[in-house]
This record gives sequence, structure tokens and C-alpha cells, in this order.
Amino acid sequence: MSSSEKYDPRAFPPVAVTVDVVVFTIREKTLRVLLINRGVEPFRGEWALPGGFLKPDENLDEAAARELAEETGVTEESVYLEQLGSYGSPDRDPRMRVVTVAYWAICGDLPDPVGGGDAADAMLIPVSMIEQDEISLAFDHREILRDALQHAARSLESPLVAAKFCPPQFTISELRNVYEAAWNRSIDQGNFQRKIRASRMFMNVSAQIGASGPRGGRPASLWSIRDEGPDGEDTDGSRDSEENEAVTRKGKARKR
Amino acid sequence: MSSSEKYDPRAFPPVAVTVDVVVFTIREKTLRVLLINRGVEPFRGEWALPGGFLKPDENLDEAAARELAEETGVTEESVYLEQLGSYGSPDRDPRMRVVTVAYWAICGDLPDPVGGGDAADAMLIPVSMIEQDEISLAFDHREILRDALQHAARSLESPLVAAKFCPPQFTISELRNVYEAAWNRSIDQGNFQRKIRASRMFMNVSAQIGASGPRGGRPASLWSIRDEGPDGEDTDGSRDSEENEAVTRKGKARKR
DNA sequence: ATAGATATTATCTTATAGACAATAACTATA
DNA sequence: TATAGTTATTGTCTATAAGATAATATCTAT
Repeated sequence: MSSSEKYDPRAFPPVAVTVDVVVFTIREKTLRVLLINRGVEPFRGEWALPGGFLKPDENLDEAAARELAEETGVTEESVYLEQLGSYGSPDRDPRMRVVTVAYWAICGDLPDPVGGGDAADAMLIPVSMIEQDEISLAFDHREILRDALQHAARSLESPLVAAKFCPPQFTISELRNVYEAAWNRSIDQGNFQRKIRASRMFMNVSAQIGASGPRGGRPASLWSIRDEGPDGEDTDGSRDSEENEAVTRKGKARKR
Repeated sequence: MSSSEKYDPRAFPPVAVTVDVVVFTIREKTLRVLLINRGVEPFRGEWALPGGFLKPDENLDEAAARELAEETGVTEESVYLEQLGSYGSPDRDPRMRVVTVAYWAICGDLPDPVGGGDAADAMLIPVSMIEQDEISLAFDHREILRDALQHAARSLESPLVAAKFCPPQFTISELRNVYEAAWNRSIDQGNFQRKIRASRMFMNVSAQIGASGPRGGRPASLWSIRDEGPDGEDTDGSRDSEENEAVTRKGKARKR
């Protein structure tokens, strides 16, 4: 007999459902994650992913978006927010049975002084610190973060996802920095430039302009995600390439 | 303030958590999914994914494995079983708030007469029938199945996953049939053979032997997943290739 | 023996990635 | 102002992998 038939849902075992969000951003060429310093037991004083209980009339995606907004102030619908997976070991929360649905998000422009106001403190911690066990996380949040990192690394194979780490207009080097921070390895400038331009996923704003960096250097051109016009945009005149695909993820690792 | 602090977990909103499993297999060169004909309301008489409530002392993976075993009798730990995602729209179950954690599984050798015994009937339905709306599913299971199909298609990029659809020993053509069924397109025999042999992921059992098909043809050699020996296996003598990767997923579609 | 079927190997072409060199355009400083 | 340092951009060469296609091998059926 099907197990679906075995239970009366009104006699379901008591479970609480929460939503946690792994918010990634890049600061100082370093991949960072938003963590909350817990003000209450359990795990008081330890760092944890932002999250909270699912409300009766919202679906999972809405709950994740609400949590993201509550913790970061970011409400734009352009934000990348995707479900990661669910975690439900019987003892993952000492208080009671809690199943959490984890999401991961990319924020290109987090307001710097995060932290909701309460005794709870919020910080953007480099993921390398957690990977190297310099910071421990509450609950099973280290495991969730590990899975989020893996998932994010794969998702970056699409440059459109990588661009979510950048402001609306960005240079190709800024985009390259995203990969170098997330994949923890250096990427050849020339090859990356070729790849991005050939992909036709972005369009050239201000073809020649763009300011030089603080240390000089030829000024870069600015790019943005291609708006889906049926007419072919080609600000820089290159017309030789077709719709390409992913950025590959091989090569020698760096330090992080 | 962090939302994690806002709620007393003992005052959590009432939610039931279930686990549903999308069980894929291949029959007659067709990708099929295991469906249960519901014997009770709601959706009595309609087809649904096998699933049931999470038990108090099991984690999510264990619950999924239990459901898989209950519905199929398959208990081997070698079975491919992976979490897919969670679904929790407030009204997805008319009885009460139910969040379900969906898994997907590959069974290479399902006992044919599935069906647990009760009034509930079980069948292996071709996924094409659901895609073409010839069969409707209960709850939001059509959406879950759609996501599972997408996820499975990507996962098959690793031939090791594709081999889970096959018996322990299989021919390269059987493996190719997996791709043709799941991706719904034909794959060139020669190129596929080259790819699989070059990958070094499998090893040659019974190098020359293997029976001919019912319609004749040169007998194929049998392969199995390479056992991780430090010594280089090379039953067929080819020693020219290194560890390669995915099977790509481009090409013209077929009918299904 | 011949036709039909499937498996296996080989060849050719093209696309893409990676290594690496060369050039362009800026800032800073002697 | 000339020069060095820095970053952006373009170009070239090579190796690898994929797709198209042909050729060969080995079976069943008639």
C-alpha cells in the first residue's frame, strides 16, 4: 500500500519548517557570506545563516525572499535567489524537530553596514574563514554553506549568473574577479575576454570610455546584461560570433 | 533583528512534512516514472508520486530511502537516490499545510509487477504521456516531475549516472539507449563508443564475448563500472586516453 | 552465399579552451 | 617630458573534444 495513504495528515508528527538563506557577495575580491551572530539560545553568540520560520500563508520562495529582505534590505526582484536543498536531521535543532529549506542568493550591492538592529550582529565573513575552521557555525549551517558553495561554483558556469555579483554596469575584469573569487583560481585575462565577448550575453555600454583604476592602466569598457531586443546590438562592431555557453572550470587552484 | 529570534519553536505554525520520490526507470527504450493510483481522497483515483510523511526519528534521506523501498522493494544501497527540492505552496494539499521534500531515483532493475498490494495500484508510466497531458497528476506532482526530468537530464551528463539505469554489466549500446530515452534524441553510435571508451570510467568485462541481439548483429562486449583499483585495468589494450568527462547534450530533438 | 543488423574503428572537419605574446591606453614619477 | 608600471584588448598557436560520415567486423536469418 502506498505510504501516502497510511497517515491522516491531521495526525502528522510535529515538525517546524524554517527557511535559511546563504547570501553571497564579493568584498575586496573575496567571496563572503552574510552571517548573523545569534543573540539567543541555542548557539547563543555563535554565527548562523539568516533565516526564520515559514509563515502560514507564504510559499517557500516568498519566505526566502522575505528573510533576505529582512536581513539585508534588498528587495529588488532582480536578485538571484534559488533553492538549494532541505536539511532535516532529527537532532539538527536541540529544541525540536525542525526541517529547514535552504536558499542561496547573490547580492551584487549589499548595503555595507548590515545587521538588523537588535542585539544580533551581522557580518560579511569570507568563506575561506569558515572553510579553514577559523569560524564555526551554529546548527548544521556549515554543511549547508558547503553545499551552497558547491552549487554556486557550478552555477557560475553561466556568466549571466556571475554578472549578478556585479553592479548593473561592469567591466569584463570585474566579471573575471567574480570567477577568481568564487573558484579560487586565476583566469587568463585574454582568454576570458574572448569568451565573454563571443558569448554575446552582454552588451557594450560606453564602448571606449570607463575610468582607469587607481593604479592606472588602460580604461576598460563597460558592459551590461544584454537586453533582449530582436535587433542585433553590436556597439563595438564585432559581428563574427554566435551564441556560446559556459565558462569552464578547470585549471590549477590558488591559495584562498 | 534576525528572524530566527522572533519565534518560539514550540509555537511554530502547524506544518506537515512529507517525502515524495520520482522513480525513473527505462522500459522498452522508454523513460518511465513510477506512479501510484490514489485510493483515498483527495485526488482519489488520480495518479501521484509515491511518498509519505516524515517519521519522527529519521532524516530526510532515510525517509526517501524508506519510501523507495516500500513502493518498489528496492533496498540496495547502490541505488541512485538524490534530493531534488522542496515544494510548499500553502494550498498544495487541500487538507492542511504540507511541505514536501522531493527526491529522484534511478532504478535499473525494477521488479516488474510493482504495486504494494492494497487497492492502490502502481504503474510505470512513460514520461511522455505526462508531458503530453495524456495523464494528469495529483497535487503539484506534475511540477515536481518536470523539475525531476530537468535535473535528471543534467545529471546524465555523467555516464556514471547513466549507468545506474543499466544492469551491473551492460553493453555500450544499452548505455546509449539511456541517453536516447532520457534526452529524446538519437546519438551517433561511433562517437558515443569513442567517448565512453576514452572516459575510462568503465571497464571491459568479457572483452569479446556477449550475445548477439535477437535481430543479429555483431555481439557487443560487456562493461561495468570501473572498480577503483590503483593498477591500471585495460582489458581491451587501449592505453591512449586519460580521465575524461561529460557527455554533451546538444543536437536535434526527436519525437518522444 | 547473401542480406540485414548491430558493434567497432577510422577519418575529416570544426569549435573551443588554454598558453602565451603583442599591442593599446592609462597613471605615476623621475 | 620620458619612462616605468598597470590594466585592457587583440592576436596566434596548439591541443582537445565533438560531430559528421565512412569503413570494417561479426553476428542472425533466409
